Amino acid sequence: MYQRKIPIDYNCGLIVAMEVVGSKWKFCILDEISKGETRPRDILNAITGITRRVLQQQLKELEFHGMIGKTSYAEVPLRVEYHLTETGKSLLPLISAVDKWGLEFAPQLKTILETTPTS
Amino acid sequence: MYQRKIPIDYNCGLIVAMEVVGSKWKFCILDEISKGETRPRDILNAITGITRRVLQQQLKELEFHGMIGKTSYAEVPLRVEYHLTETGKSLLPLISAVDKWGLEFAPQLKTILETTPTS
DNA sequence: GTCCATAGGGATTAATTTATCACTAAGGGA
DNA sequence: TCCCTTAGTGATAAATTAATCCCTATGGAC
Repeated sequence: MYQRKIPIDYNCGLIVAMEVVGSKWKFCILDEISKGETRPRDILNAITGITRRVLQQQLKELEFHGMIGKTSYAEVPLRVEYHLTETGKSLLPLISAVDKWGLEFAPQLKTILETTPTS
Repeated sequence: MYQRKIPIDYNCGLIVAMEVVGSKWKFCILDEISKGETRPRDILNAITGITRRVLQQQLKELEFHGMIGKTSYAEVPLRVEYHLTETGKSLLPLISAVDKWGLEFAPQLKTILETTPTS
């Protein structure tokens, strides 16, 4: 996972939340799982840009933090399915709110970034 | 600011939002400004752990992204005040929701991290 | 002149997160 | 046997974010 060198301030909800969900892909991953993409392969195909390795890592962390659960089937090819835990489900309203905000802000951000040559 | 090498996917609201707000301190900073801490010095004192340099950088980025505005007064010592823009204000509901979630999850996270020796 | 406080920035390094590439394992099919 | 799929991991490099340290500027107080 990575051994933190700087401790977490448990009294700041914002920091705690960031610890669990503040990475490039986790919101997307949880979103896809909630939409029914339960197998790693499917999630991988659903999210453009993510790599297999990173997906694997993030799934592991999400499981470690108790956001998702995992079921393995002794089939061939191997089948594994992930599902949201109750805690994970409690994130869904947040995720959709963030997504909505981001979509509304996207054109504005695009303008800002494009009209600024080298920042 | 930093010249991105990997482009942003403007069609994913989650990624767009993360670009603007997904850093260790930005939520905290916006939160403090909304609570009335308008001067950098005050924000610095209000947030435990942040350094002056990083606060300066984050304020700059938030301003660049249009989340906050800035007013300088020709006084001595120098006085500068930041305020939320309309776009910035539209983030407040999100921030309080994330904060609330984080606070509820904090004890659970603490348990997880403490009962796992070296992950 | 020296020190205070405030705000801002440059240069550099440390910390952290993502990406690349190359493995392993299991069993089916050509 | 060789290749296919799926899932998972180790080692390492690259990208990105945050932290450290030091410098500038302003004008008042001592």
